[in-house]
Amino acid sequence: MNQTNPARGNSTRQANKELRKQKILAEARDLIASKGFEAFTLSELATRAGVSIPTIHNLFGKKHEVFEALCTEMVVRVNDTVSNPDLVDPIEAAEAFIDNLLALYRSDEAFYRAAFLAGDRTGLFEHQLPSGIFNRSLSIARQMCQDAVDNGHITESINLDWLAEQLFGCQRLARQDWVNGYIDLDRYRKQVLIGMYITYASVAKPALRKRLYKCIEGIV
Amino acid sequence: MNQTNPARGNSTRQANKELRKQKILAEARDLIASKGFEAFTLSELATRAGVSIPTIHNLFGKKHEVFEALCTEMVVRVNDTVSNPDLVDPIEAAEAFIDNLLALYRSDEAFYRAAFLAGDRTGLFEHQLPSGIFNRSLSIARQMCQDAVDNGHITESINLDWLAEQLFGCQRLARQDWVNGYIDLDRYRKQVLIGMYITYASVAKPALRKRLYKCIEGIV
DNA sequence: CATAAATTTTTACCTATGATAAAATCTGTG
DNA sequence: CACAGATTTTATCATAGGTAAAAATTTATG
Repeated sequence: MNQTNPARGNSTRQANKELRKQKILAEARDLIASKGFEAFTLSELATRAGVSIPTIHNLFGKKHEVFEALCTEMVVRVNDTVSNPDLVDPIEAAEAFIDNLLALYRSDEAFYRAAFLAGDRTGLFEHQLPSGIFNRSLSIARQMCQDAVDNGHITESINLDWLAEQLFGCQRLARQDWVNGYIDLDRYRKQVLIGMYITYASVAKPALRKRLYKCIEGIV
Repeated sequence: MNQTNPARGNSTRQANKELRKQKILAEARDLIASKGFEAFTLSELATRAGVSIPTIHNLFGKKHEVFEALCTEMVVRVNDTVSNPDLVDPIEAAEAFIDNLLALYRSDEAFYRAAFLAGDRTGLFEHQLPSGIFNRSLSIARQMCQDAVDNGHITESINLDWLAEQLFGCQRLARQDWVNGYIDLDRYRKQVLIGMYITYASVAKPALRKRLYKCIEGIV
């Protein structure tokens, strides 16, 4: 047998490995959701997952990389959820967008908060990763602006890229406040909507602007 | 001598104690500015300040409280700097406000970044501390809105409290981006100004709105 | 100046965390 | 079942924050 003997029974092993990773990741998800980012330690994770610490290191690498896996999972879910509402009316579009997003967060609030926190703290959302969550959301906002122009609701007095950034900025700030525990999801919604309405109002044609004012007044 | 003998030479001691605290705080300021928040350890601080770790604990308490002292110092300086520009024109007021603030940050950028980071990370700016930096800035924004109304530049179509919050929000978000290292101070300025102009434009009377559009276009 | 009384600093030590190397164990196939 | 290869574990580090008790220093007074 002078041949190299690669990977005897490897496919099964790989499958099992993936299962163990998923098990650990699921526990990590629960742990960070219930105890928070600060209390997330490898030793507790190991205990919960019924493995030892080096096993986690073996499967994921550094602690940092467990967070990465966690955030990746989260980002995938967010990306699957968030999409251009594609409604003719900008007000309806804004509401649909935020309600869609908030429904996801509400489905497992503790987890999403913790995952965003972990991502922020460890610099995972850093810079402008071209394929990141940042740019995807921004491009949706950009599309919403374009739709509003195309449907004759707003003017192009302001560069649409900046308008989109502002629109998206409202959402980012509110999310920060929520992630840091300053506000709850209801307030999140309110804050985002007011911000988006104000932004739209800056370039709205008279009819829309009038409606926006009314909407802002109506939000309690 | 059956009398209790309280505090022999106490005032001198207290004065020296304060000097030592200031010395440690100054080193802490340098350390966090040069190495960043993550690398800020008690052992390095102790070495730099020429004392031992327990000395720091004795003078400040937990590590957390060293941050508090640091942030308090920072907040005091910011509060001394930031004030209502009190200019008739809203555009000039916005510019004066942000340039004033940025001049302070520029004077010791690494320190301010680190102090804000430390404050955020350790929850020092948490909630709505009535006397905190948050509410002071917000009330200045509120006053700027009122001035703009009084001088006939904007309408009251939107509740001024919400408008102020939006104005202040632009600043908060840009600051976050700067603190987290996503943008530099030049971009900070640009981002805040565009945000504030858009916000003003949502309620501006025609003359001001026209000028705001032009300003936004002019920012490179 | 020497002393007493106090505080301040230090030495020594503890616990917890992230991390790793090498030994022991398990796994699936032939 | 026996073996090759991957996986888990045992043992062990290094470093961090934190604390108690001993040692050193400081200060006003006789």
